[in-house]
Amino acid sequence: MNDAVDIDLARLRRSCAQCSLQQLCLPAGIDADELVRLDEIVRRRRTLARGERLFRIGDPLASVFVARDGAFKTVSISEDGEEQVIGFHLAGELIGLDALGEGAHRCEAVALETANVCDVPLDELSAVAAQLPSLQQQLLRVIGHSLNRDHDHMEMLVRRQANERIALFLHGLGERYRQIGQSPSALRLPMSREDVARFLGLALETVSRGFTRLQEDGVIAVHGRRVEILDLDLLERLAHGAESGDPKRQRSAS
Amino acid sequence: MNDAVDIDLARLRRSCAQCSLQQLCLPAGIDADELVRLDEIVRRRRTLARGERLFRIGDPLASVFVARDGAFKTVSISEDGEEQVIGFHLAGELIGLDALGEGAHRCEAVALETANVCDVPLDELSAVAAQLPSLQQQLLRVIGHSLNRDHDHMEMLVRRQANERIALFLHGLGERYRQIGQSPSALRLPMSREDVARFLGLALETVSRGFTRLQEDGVIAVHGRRVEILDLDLLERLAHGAESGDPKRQRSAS
DNA sequence: CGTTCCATTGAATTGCGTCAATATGTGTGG
DNA sequence: CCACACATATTGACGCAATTCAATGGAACG
Repeated sequence: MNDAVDIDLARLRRSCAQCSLQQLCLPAGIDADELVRLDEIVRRRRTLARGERLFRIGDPLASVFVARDGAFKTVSISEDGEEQVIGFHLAGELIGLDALGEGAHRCEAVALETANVCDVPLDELSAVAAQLPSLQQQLLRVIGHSLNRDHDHMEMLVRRQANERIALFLHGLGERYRQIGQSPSALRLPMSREDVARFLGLALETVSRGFTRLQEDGVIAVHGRRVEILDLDLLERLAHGAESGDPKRQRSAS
Repeated sequence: MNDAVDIDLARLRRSCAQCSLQQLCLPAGIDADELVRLDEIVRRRRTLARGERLFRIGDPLASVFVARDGAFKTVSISEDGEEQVIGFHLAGELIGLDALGEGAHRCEAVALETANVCDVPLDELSAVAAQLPSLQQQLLRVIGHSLNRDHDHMEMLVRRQANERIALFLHGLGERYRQIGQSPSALRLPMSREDVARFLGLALETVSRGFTRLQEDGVIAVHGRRVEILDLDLLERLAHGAESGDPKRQRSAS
């Protein structure tokens, strides 16, 4: 008898208005009735299992995606068949912008764990954005954040020592978890050491050794993919080039 | 007496409709009367001398810029004061997107030689784009190209040998020059070896040695900042991981 | 309880960074 | 036009950080 009610409830629960990511995702800064219009085009939502692909290299650009939960990696394949990890995508982050330039994807997006995504048809999004300046602005802002993450990534890769990159990686990941309301210090890494290595431009053994070293210095505690940040201050200093030769750092903030 | 005519001519010559970059820049795919509207907001054009900055870190985002000629680098400054070269920008390429995320620039844009730029106020651009779907689409495409260049850059930095990166860099630069109608093989590098090094994540001595090596192998001819690509095929193969131990490569395309 | 995948640890090699000297080029003023 | 100084580029020698190869350890799965 209350089928209709059930459907409405289910529908509502999955709407942008109810989404925990509202303030991070496209709806940010949009008022209630505008939200309805955005919500109408964000109908399709998909669940992906670990290892499933959201899109593949060469797929034409149809939609951009927003991770609701779970995590993705985007990888490009070099001519010798090696995977390069271009980026990791957590909840609230846009996926699929790599096809904006040519209209076809240059990367594949792989779910690192069970994940939900919103599928946002790009042409409809553009149409609505054209009528809602605040949405257009927010779209550019979200694209900008994606650009910023790429730049952070490049800065990691350019002339930083292995241990610095690893510290920077863990610290940045913690920050991103904080933003989506999860613990910034008790991390469960959704990606393998190999993924981390291919992201940081290191050999996987080097990543492993880096984790061990950080643990020995009391900065983090590692249990497989569970990483706890014990000394955020020190982690930050290591990320910014301080050499760790001694568990007790003398140069405190004066 | 013909002052008015002179001004109109000068004005016209600098308009988007007359610009040699038309098909690469924002106007691509826009029809004539739409072009007029775009042209109206792209009034300010600036000339910068070598070393001048288009914007600095922290500057609020007001405009995006398009290089008309000349070249720029965008650099970020790490906490220890070192410059990181985030990207190089040739004619037709958008500069200033780094501020989209936070509304303030994270990089500085430095002219590598005397350069002209179009200054496009972003709020006016958004307003016009909202009314011209083709312009909005083109804006996204140009942003996408910028993203693609960043990804190419990252792929250079991740687990590639020094010589590979250098070959890839030269090859990519040639391609970009080709796109703007210049010779793809007779290059005059607008940037110093140090800039190249900070872009590729190498020591400047390593870059120098790489150039020398490529010259010894007959791939390029180097005269200071003049670089001529002699064997494009081989350069490409070196860029994709082929080891150069011998000037004569035996493994040809079967 | 075994099999498979993933992570850690060790030992040997090497590519690249660092330091240092020299060479080449570029712009300035005499 | 040359001489000078200064910036930029090349080349050499050496050491070390990170890769590679290889083996072991541990967790997750059926």
